[in-house]
Amino acid sequence: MRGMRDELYSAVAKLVAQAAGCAQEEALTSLEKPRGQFGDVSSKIAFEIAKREKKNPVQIAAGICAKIGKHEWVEKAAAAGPYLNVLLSDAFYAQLAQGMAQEGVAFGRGSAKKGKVLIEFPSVNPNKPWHIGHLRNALLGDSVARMLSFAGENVERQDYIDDLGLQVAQSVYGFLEFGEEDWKKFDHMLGEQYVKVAKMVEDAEVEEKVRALLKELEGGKSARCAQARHMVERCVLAQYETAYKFGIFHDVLVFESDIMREIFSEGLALLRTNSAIVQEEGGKNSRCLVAKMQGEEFEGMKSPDKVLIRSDGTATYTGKDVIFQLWKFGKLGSKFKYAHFAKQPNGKECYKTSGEGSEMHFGGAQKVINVIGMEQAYPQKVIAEIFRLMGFAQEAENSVHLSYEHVGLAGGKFSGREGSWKGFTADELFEEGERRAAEKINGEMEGEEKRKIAAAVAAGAIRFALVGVSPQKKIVFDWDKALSLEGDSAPYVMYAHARCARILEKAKGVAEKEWDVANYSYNKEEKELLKMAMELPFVAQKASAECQPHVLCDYLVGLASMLNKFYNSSPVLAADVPKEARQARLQIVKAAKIALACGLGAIGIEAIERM
RNA sequence: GCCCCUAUAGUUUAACGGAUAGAAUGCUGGCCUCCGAAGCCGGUGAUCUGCGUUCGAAUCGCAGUAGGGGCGCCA
Repeated sequence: MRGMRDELYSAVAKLVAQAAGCAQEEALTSLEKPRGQFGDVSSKIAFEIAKREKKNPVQIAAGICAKIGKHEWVEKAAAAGPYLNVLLSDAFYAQLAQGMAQEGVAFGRGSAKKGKVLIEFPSVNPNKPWHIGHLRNALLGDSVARMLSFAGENVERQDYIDDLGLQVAQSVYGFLEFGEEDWKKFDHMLGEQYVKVAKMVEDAEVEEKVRALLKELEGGKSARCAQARHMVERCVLAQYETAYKFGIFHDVLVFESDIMREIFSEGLALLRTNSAIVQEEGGKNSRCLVAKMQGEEFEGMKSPDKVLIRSDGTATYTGKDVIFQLWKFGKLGSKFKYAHFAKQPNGKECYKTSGEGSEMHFGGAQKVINVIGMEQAYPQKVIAEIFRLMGFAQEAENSVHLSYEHVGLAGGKFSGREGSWKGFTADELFEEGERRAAEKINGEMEGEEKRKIAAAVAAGAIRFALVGVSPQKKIVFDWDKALSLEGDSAPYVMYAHARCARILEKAKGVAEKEWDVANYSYNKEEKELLKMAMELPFVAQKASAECQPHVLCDYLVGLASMLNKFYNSSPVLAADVPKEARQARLQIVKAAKIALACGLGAIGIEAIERM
């Protein structure tokens, strides 16, 4: 779909190219949406030409301006210093409004792309409830996945479940010891038990038992293995109940135990064929399989070599990760078997790797995005580097570490062991959000409708608070900021959307075909709103290409702000509004509503009709 | 020792090397006999320091300062 923005820009580029005597390509890249009140489209082509011909850009701009040809969309062109500013005509806005009001849910969507993008998140240990920090990862992953889908990519959402780690072994030990305790949710119960066990393992005797249990779990054969797997799956199901409240979904879970059973040995054999991956026979990494990192970036490090297989024959995280990444890119012949895991509220089935089941289409992607904390930058880099050493340069290039900073508490960090997550779980945050939203909801609403709206507002507000800022910024958790219902927030955008919905609802008497008006003279707010709405496809494309949901959030706040300004300055249904203005404005409201709804949908915030 | 991230109004933040650094919040003064005030309009107030590159720097380079993280056979 080619939006009006593209059409406009290429039309203007043509005019500029003809007037300036340059390539249309160059004219197009010189165009931008100016910030302030400098016209509607501006070109900085004069700078380029001035550089090339060593002349004064101001004069060049004036010269180009004088030669700009006529176009029905262009009201006039004006030179402001070295800039060339184009003002758009009412004819353009009329066509824009008409075109946009006819758009549907697909407005701004990219055309279907070939290949597959795999995104993994949030890979939380299956022995505790998600806290706010986990939620940032999950919402970032989900938002990026949605943006990529919106941009036309074929996206596969994976979650990696570490069912063989020391943490999980401790939890299994605790669960077998304490049994099923009385808690509202299974993950919360395990989290509590884990805090207890973490204290108990300070006793050497208990620690010994946990070690033995871990070894047993890795063996994968005993009855306790099945019990452990069952506990882990129940925990993930409980965690996902939380995820669903926030609109976070997955396609497939990959369990570490299945990685070890199904693909590990083939992956290891493949690694061993590479000359940079060596079996050390002396030195501090004696008897380990080591990836020898070389190149400038690794110079000066205390120890650039990365152990993949320990001297006792077990694999390190990085070792497993490289092999898993090989599988993600379809480099291994070994296949997982899959079974049903859960039916999600979005209607989609979520699968899991399993000892029993059937082969499916998962994996084998052209691009892999791993949503992992900043602190793991080095091991992620090592994985990409090993890919390069193996001759998978393209795959190394397409291995994206989508890194983010953690959410902290004013007093310090979250610790599963110490239980500092208590009081800050995703569930508690959501409940508090619902409570605050419900307080503000329009008095006419009751019961189920009210509950649904409060949930949508809470989920939107929290998502916005966690993905609305650059992932590289640390967040110090604050209840009021995370649950803000006004200003820079999802509810602000949702409110603008609900306003549009109400206007259109009340205007049902006016048939849509009457909205088109000839020779209407658009006011400033109407123009600004339409221009901004037109930008959605462009912004969504940019945000998804850069994996930056905050770019889209920022845009949506701007668009909502324009709608509110328009709303305040340009009444639609008031008695004294001339018929023609009412019709034109209804069309604008429809256009704005579509852009708001599509933009919100692209990052996973529900565009509700009332609130 | 080496590497990575961060530094913008009191606070939280945005800004493909481009025009007057944009918002939010706070404080402050206005706007509902209402198309929804979860809103709108006005006032207040910011690029860590120095040097450089450039017609032009919050943005790029170098050198600092401050905070965080990493360079484990840990997880």
